[in-house]
Amino acid sequence: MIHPCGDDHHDFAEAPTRCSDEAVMAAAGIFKALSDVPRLRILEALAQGEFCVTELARLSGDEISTVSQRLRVLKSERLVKDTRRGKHKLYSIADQHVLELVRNALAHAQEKHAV
Amino acid sequence: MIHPCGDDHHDFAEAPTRCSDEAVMAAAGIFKALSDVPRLRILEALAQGEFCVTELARLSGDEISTVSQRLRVLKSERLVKDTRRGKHKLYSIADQHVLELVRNALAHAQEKHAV
DNA sequence: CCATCACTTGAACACTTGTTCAAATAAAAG
DNA sequence: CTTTTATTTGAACAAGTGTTCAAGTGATGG
Repeated sequence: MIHPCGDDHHDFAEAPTRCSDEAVMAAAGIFKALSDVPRLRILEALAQGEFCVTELARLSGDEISTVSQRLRVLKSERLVKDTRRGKHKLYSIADQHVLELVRNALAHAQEKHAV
Repeated sequence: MIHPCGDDHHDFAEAPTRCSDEAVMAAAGIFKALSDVPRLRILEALAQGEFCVTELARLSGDEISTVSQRLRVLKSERLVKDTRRGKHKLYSIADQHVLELVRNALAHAQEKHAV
C-alpha cells in the first residue's frame, strides 16, 4: 500500500492489532497511580515491610490525611493492599508485579541518561 | 523499637533504604508519560513498526498537532525515538524496556480483576 | 456506654495537563 | 530562491490532580 504522500514507507492496509479499550484504560490507570513521586516513595517503603498510615506519614514528614489519600489512589489501582492488625491497618505491596514495574522504570531511568 | 501507639508492629529505627531523588523523579516522569490512553495507543502502534506523525494521526483519527504533542511527551521521557527518512520523520519505540513496562502493566491489569 | 485512637472522607484551593487553532519551522522539489 | 509538504510550537481553554483542613467513621479499651 502506498501512502498519500506517494512514498513507500511502512504502512498498514488495516489498523495494527489493538488491545481492548478496557485493558489499555486499566494500564493507563496503573501508570497514573505510579506517576507521583510521593506515591512511589510509599511503594519503596512498602517494598521493605508493612506499615500503617501513621508510620508512613512520620517517614515522609507529611500529614496523615495526605498519606491516606495517596494510599487510597494506590489501593484503587490494586497496587497495595491492607490488613487490619489490632488498632492498625497495615499496608503492603499487592503483588510482585508491582515491584517489577517500579524496578523496570528505575532501570530505564538510570541506564540511558548518559548522552 | 516500639511505636508511639505502644504496639510491637513492624518499624524501622532508621528510615528504609531510599533511591535517589533523581531516580524516583525520572521513574515518575516515565510513568506519567505512560498514564495517558492515547499515548499508550501510540506505543501500541509503534510496537508493530515505524510510523510518521501523519500516519499515526490517520490511525487514531486525531489532529496531527495533537499526535505531535503526544509524541513530544513520549520523546521527552525517552520512550520513543525518531529518524528522518526522506520527507518523513519515522517514530519508533526507544528500546525493549519500554515494551516490557507496558506489557507488565497490561498483565497486572488483566490478571487480578476477578474478585 | 463513653472516650480515645487510627484512619478515612469531602470540599476547596492552587496547580498541572491534554487538546486545539493558528502560526512557525524544516526539509525537499521545482 | 520559491513553493510545497511534513511536522513542530505557542497560547488559550477546559478538565483533572494533589494537598490540606475539618469533619466523619470505626474499632478498641476502660
